[in-house]
Parts: sequence; structure tokens; C-alpha cells
Amino acid sequence: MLTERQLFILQLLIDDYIRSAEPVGSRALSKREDVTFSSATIRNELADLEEMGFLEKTHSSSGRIPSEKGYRFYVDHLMMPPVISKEEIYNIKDLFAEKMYEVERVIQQSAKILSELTNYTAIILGPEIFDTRLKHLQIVPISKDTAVVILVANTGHVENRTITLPDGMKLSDIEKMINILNERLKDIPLVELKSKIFKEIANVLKQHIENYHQMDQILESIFNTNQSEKVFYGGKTNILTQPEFKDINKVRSILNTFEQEDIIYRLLRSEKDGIDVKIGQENNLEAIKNCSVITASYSIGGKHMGSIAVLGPTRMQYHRAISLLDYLSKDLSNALTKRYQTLNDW
Amino acid sequence: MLTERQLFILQLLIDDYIRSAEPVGSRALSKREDVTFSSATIRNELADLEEMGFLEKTHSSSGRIPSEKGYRFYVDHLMMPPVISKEEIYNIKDLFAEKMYEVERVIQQSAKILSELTNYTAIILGPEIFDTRLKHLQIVPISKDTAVVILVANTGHVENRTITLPDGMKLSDIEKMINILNERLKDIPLVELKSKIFKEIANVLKQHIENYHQMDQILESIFNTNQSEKVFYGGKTNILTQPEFKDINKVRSILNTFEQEDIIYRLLRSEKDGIDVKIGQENNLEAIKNCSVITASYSIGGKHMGSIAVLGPTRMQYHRAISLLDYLSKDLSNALTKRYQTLNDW
DNA sequence: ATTTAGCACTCATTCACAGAGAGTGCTAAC
DNA sequence: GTTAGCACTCTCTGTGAATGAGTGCTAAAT
Repeated sequence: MLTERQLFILQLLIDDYIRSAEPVGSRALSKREDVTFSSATIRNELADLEEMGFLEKTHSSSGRIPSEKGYRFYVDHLMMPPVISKEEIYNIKDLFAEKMYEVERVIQQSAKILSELTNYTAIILGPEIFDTRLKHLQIVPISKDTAVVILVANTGHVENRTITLPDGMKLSDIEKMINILNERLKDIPLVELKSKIFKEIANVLKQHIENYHQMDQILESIFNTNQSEKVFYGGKTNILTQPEFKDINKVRSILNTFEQEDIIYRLLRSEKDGIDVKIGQENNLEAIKNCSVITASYSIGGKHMGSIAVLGPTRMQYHRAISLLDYLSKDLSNALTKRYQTLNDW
Repeated sequence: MLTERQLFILQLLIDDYIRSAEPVGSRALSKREDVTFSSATIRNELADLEEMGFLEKTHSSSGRIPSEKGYRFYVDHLMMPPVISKEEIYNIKDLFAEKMYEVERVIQQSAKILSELTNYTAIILGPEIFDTRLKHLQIVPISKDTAVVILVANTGHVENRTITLPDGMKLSDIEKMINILNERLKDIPLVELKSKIFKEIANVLKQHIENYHQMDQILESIFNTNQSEKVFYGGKTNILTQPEFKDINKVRSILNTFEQEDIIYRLLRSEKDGIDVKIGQENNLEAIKNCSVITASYSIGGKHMGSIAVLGPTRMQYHRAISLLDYLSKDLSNALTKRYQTLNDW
């Protein structure tokens, strides 16, 4: 068990290191006003803390830096109460005061402001399609054998696919099908569309449509693209300002990871409600083993909708990032919920 | 005027520097088999070439590197005939053999392959909306006071906007208006929509719609967003592999520039047909003053549609990049033209 | 039993300096 | 006009010394 004094020293050291990015020595700590004991005493404590795995040295006679275990302990038990300035709160409030109807724009702006306030990279996963329901299906022919199929969801989200008609299929067949689907699929969650079609509606279609087997493929191409959520970024290159990322190769592999949306998606897809902090290797991703990721979820009417995260170096201003994220995710949820209610009490 | 031998030496030197990224000295050049004269002779020639502004030194006793003027001369007069391997041609052919109906996907894939083949960054401006014509306008209400307006173009391109009805306006009013617009705007180029509406159709609308002044705002919000073309990237971080970009700050400002689509848009929007090479400061953009940009345009049925570019260090493999770009842009034009024809002979 | 002062020791960092190597410019000979 | 030769310049590398921050340990002080 850690003594009061050890807790105190550990906290001071980590705060100092987060601020300075330099290994912290006993003398530097002992000089602080609120430290009453000598540097020798601190040295002894530091040695103990290192033995317990909370601290590390960069070389045998250097000052200490926090280990991942140290950061973990800090985040779980030691962090200072967060301070967010009024100005920052106004920044965020302003953002949501604006009338923005496209969900995507709200989210993009949130990412931007979050990255500006933290100076780290902000990542937001677009709303999951749970409880996003089909409002309308529309087909627009654009040539003799191609057409655009448009799906409109109750959230205002629009998707479209271009399809090609197989030889011999008439446009009117497709239109007929779309009509049938429109009747039967209205208000069905997008995630359930596919199974609903192939389980329940296939039979109806077979009765009405001549070449159902050809339709089959088209239905696939319309409803199959089980796209993962869209990923929004803010401050993609902020990591470059951190002194620990002078190494071009590290930076490159991080930036490349950002482009691989499936990886980011797995990284942020969190089951947990509330704030989740993953430190360094806890992320299980080589490219960001020196980074920490703080994830929160946002929701609509209490229903989990997506994730919002901050990615920075393990030497992160955790308390600041966490409080900003907490604040922003709640405001985002409120803004989206409000918007969503006007969609549903109709 | 340059002598034959000066031309030859200049070419050798630039080729060598492009390969090695190291200043090239007289001795290194004289060692080559095809060089019959001595290093002293070369030194004299190099001094002359430097005086004429084609070469520079990094310090008083270093070898020479090409100046921007040198690169310019190289590109205009000295480059070796390009060599593209069969394998690379197959790579590109494969790309366009695939059936891809969304224009955006074709373009995205082109950017990817171009960046992989050159190891630089590929940038493509999406098709300009010239000659993209409105096919269909559709309104889908999603709550009592919001609706999604969808524009479908003849190319399969789809755009959508979410609008909010002002108090007191009925949905049916909007639907009425959309119907009128649909009749009158069909096959009008997207770029002309706005002026057409406010000049010609406004009067018609005034007759049929009660609160036209309210409509006005809505029309604005639907047709105003004069969005610039979408920008597609491939190999965004490839610049990080170049030895001259070890400096994090340079990299950061380049990568940040990529995020500012309006700047990139201005950079690539080229009037010229054919291949255009801009070297270093010729780009008039501080962030990429050490980069060259090679731009080609692609077209549909001979009509200029967008730009496709490669961005790399000024020390670029110009002949390779140019030939790949030339090849790819032509194939891209063909692929899009083919696709476009099926849209129009309907 | 803690705490602290003192001290030897360890590394990283900085600096100066020397030597090597690559390259130039110039001169004089070819 | 070309080339060999040479003095000179500049970078780069390595070395060794000095500096300084910091540790660990021991013994004295509290």
C-alpha cells in the first residue's frame, strides 16, 4: 500500500512531467513550497515507487518518468479536479447554439473544437445506425440501364447507391419493387433492413415480380454495403507538436493508422458508458503504443449512439482532456437528443 | 546558350541528385563511363552552370544541387524518355477494368494507385459540375418541420440538404414548389440552377405559392451551397518518406495544407490542358515551396472535368511521375467517358 | 525509526579540437 | 580548350574533457 507521502510525491511528479516532458528529479521536487522534506527523503520514496512499478528511469542516473502503471494509477486515483475556463465553456456552448441540421456537421464541428481546446487529435465515430429508421426509399433512373437508389433515414441521414440493371430487366420492375419495399420497410431500423427483406418480404416480392432471381442481386447491392460508421477527425496533425514525437516514423505510422477507418473503429468502439481511458499499450495497437485514448460515448435520448475520443501522447493532460470530453459529449448528446425529439414527436 | 556538353552534364547531375538526394561533385560525374572528360573540365562547366543559375551549392565547397531554374530547364528540355513497366500498366488497366459505378469510387481508387506507383501524394479534384445536369429533385419530410431535399444529377451524383420549415409554412407548399421546380429545372446544369431559379422561375413561383418571401430563404439554403469540388487524396503521408522532409514543422504545414480544401483547390485548378509542372515557388504557396506539383486534367467526352495531380519534393522523379500521370489521366478520362456515354445515349 | 547531509558514482550533454574526406577554384602545363 | 596539381574550404566524425543533473548508499542527526 502507498503511504500518503508516496501518493503526494507520485502526483507531484506526474503533474510535473506532464507539464514539462522532462524526467523529474528529487531536487526539483524538493524545491517546491509545499514539499517539507528533503531531496534525500524523496530519493528514497522515488526508489520505492520505481520498485513498485509506478515510475521508470530513462537511464541509470536520470530523473523519473511515469510508467504506464503510474499513469493508470494517476488517472484512477490522483488526478486534480479538472479546471475548464468559462471561456472554453462558452466556446462549446456557442457551437451548439448554432442551428445545424445535418448531424454530420454538428459532429464535424465538435471534433474541430475538441481538438483545438485540447491540442490533441479528436476522433468521433458517427452515429451508429441502431434506431436510425428508414423513412423513405426512392429510385431515380439516370440512364437506360442505371439508376440511383436513395435511402432517407428519420435522422436526416441520406445514403445512395448507383445500380445497373441486368439485361432484360425493365425499369418498371424495379420501381414496382421499390414501391413494395417502401410500404413494408417504413420505420424499420436500417440495421434490420436486410434480414427483414430476405426473411419476410422475399415471398411477397416473388409473387409480384417476374424475375425475382435477378432482383436478388440488386437487393444485395443496395442493402448489403454494411458500411462501418463514418469517422470524423479534428486536429489530425496535432500529434506533431508533441516533443515526444520527433521521430518521423512514429508519426507516419500514427497518421497512416488514422486513414484506416476500420482500425480506428475497433479502437473506439467501446461498450462502457461514461469515460474510458486507455493508456499506451492498453490500446493493443502497435502504432499508438505511446499514445493514450480517452473515449466517451454520446447518446440520443439515453440510447448509445457513437463514440467521441481524444488521442494524445501517454503524457497527456488527462484531467483537462477528460473534463473537456465529458462536457462536450454531454452537450453533444443534448443537442442531438433535442434534434431527434423534434423528429419523433411528429 | 548552353553547349552540348553543358546540357549533358546538367542532365547527368540532376538525374544523379534526384536518385541520391546528395549534392553531386565533379569527381563523381567524371567517374561515369559515358563521361570522357576530366573532373577539372567538369568543375569549370559546373561553375558556369552555377553562374547561369541552373545549379546551387549547399556550402562553399560542396557539390552542386539543381536550383529551381535547373529543374525547370530539366523538365522542359532534358528529361529522359519515360519508362513505365508493363506491370505498372497492368496495375492501372486492372483498376479500370473493374466495374465501378460511382464516379467517386473510380476517382478514389485512381488516387490510391497513383500514390502507390509514384510514392508521392496524389490529389484529385472531383468532377466539376459543368455539364452535370439535374435529373431529379425530391423532397422527403422527416418531421413536422424538417425535410430532406435531394438532388440527383445525370452522373449519378447525389446531394442532399436538410431544411427547416419556418413557422406557418405548410409542407404541401414546399412540395408544390418542388414539383414546379422539377418540371422546369430538369436537365439544367447544376451551376446554372441558382440563376435560373431567381431569374426565370421566381415569377412562376410567386403565382402559385402564397408566402413566396419565406420560400426565398429556403431556396437559398437549398441551392446556395456552392460547394467546391471534393478533393481526393492518396498517400497523404508519403512525403514523410523523403529525406528532405525530416523537419517536423515543414511536414506539419504541408499536411495542414492538405486539410484546407480551398487552398488545394486553387492550387490545382488549372486552365491548361495536358500536363502542367509547377516547381517549388512557382506554386506560390509557402507551405509547399520545396515541393513540385504535376497536374493533368481529365475529361469526359473531351470536356474538361477535373484535375489530377502528384505532389512530391522538388527533387522529384519528374519523368516517371509525368508519364504515370499522363497515362492514368487518359485512362481515367476514357473510363469516365465510357460511363458517361451510357448515361447520355438514353 | 525516520530523516537528512554528504559523497562517490553514472550518464547525457556540450564543447573544443583534430583529422579525414569530399569538393572547389585557380594556376600552370599540356 | 583541357587537364593535372595543389591550396583551400567546409562538413562530418570521433575523442576527450568538463559540466551538470541526478542517483544510491552510508552515516550522522533527530
